[in-house]
Amino acid sequence: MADQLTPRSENFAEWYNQIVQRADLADYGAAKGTMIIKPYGYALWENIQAYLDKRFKLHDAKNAFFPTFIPLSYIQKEKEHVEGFAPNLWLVTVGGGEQLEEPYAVRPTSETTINMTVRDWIHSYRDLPLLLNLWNSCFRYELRTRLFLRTSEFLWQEGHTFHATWDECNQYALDILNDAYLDFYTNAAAMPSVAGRKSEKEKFPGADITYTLEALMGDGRALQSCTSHNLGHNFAKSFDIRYLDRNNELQYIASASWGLSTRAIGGILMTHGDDKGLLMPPRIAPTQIVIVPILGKRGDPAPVIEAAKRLKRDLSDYRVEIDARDSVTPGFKFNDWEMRGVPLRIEIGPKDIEKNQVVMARRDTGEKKFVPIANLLSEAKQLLDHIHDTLYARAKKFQDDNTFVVDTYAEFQERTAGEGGAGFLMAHWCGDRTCEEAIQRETKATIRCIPFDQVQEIGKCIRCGSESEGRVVFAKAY
RNA sequence: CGGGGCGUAGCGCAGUCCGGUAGCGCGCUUGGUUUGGGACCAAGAAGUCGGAGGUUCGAAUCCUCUCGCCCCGACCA
Repeated sequence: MADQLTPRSENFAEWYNQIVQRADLADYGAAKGTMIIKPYGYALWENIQAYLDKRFKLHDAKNAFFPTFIPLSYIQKEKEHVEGFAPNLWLVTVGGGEQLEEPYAVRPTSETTINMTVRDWIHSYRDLPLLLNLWNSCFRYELRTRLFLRTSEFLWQEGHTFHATWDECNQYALDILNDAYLDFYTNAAAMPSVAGRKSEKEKFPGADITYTLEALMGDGRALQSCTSHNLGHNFAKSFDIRYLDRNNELQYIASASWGLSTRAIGGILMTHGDDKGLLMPPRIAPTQIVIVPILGKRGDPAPVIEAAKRLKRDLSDYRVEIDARDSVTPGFKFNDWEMRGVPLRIEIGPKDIEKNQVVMARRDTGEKKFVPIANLLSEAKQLLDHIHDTLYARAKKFQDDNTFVVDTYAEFQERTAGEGGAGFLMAHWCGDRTCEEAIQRETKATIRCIPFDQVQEIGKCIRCGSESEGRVVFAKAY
């Protein structure tokens, strides 16, 4: 009997650490805070990439690559930006054994180097919009790390787009949030979220507006699942990026940046996993279907393996794996693949071959049924779709059940007391930063976002009692 | 950066108090019996005890220094 996984309810953090390593998603790198993404974890990332890349391209963004090393002086050009990233910056001070004249920052994000470059690419309104996206890694010094959620180097995409007007820029930032990120989380990752904008305190350093999707994890903590920033004219002014408009007048461009990181993987794990292990959302699961051949008593294994291979061929629309290991029993394989979160399992043994059928088992409900081989493909498609829908509905119900309307600070403090997450707390806030900071200090909860679907209602700020026009989403966050 | 914990075989650990030639479980290899929900038997392979210095006839164990990682808090995607 293999070691049992720590139950989620008992110790969520421990459950998470165990599952990431046991399912062979990732491991710790040699340098502190770094992460080795193993093939199974990387396959998930590749599926995420493929889904998003297609959506970015539908919005005409083009992929490019920019250098990892950024002259420190670039980083220092935008005031809020440098202040925001200073604590997390890695610096390269030696090259080839020689002290460098000017240290290089190892990119914490590429706004500065992109802006320094595209100022030479943009001269006319005819050069706009300029829509770039980078798939790369970035580096932020971290003291306290967790695989996928916070590491010193992580993978992500960073989109950088340049527009003629603030409004067009803003619309693009919103389009990416909705048509790429929200679409991905809803239709691929089966993760519900709350869309909105960040408070002044929480927004990206150097942005006019930061848009976000906030998801609720299984322990009641919120996870910022992606961000899309309208940087307005801030970087244009710091980097002097101007173009001649139709009236032959110089105008500052407006820019946006938008990103989603391997943190999304952490979100997927923490949203869908259970005490048996992971539960991969079917559309991006590295392995969507696993076939476990059952080798009968003293029988010849060859016909069963052959039958399994035929099934795999018939299911070529999907990512299918045959587990033909002869060193472990079928029971072990069932538990193993359930731990790895493969959404659909097919069992085939001698008895099934006689009857022209297979057994299909759902990872989400545990339900098993016999399926005639004639219906294999249609049944698999239907089940995978159902699993996706079930995962989404389950997570949505969890989010709804853990969203609380809070009207008094006493209740707010009660709900945020203790170690665990507090769910989403819908509370009135006056809009003042000092109140926001006091609430964080006193309860560890932060404003996750001001939701787009905020209901206009007059109320009193949860902390100071001043007038408020609507509720915002508070939570303890990752 | 503060507090705590841990470095002994691939993984998880015991051994450290009280010094005496390195041990257990899992995994791995080989052979055999098994196989529809975490199989069993037998035989094997595998460790500079995180590193450096010291004490000692003798150090995983005692002393000094050091390095690393994990967990918990403040900051962040």
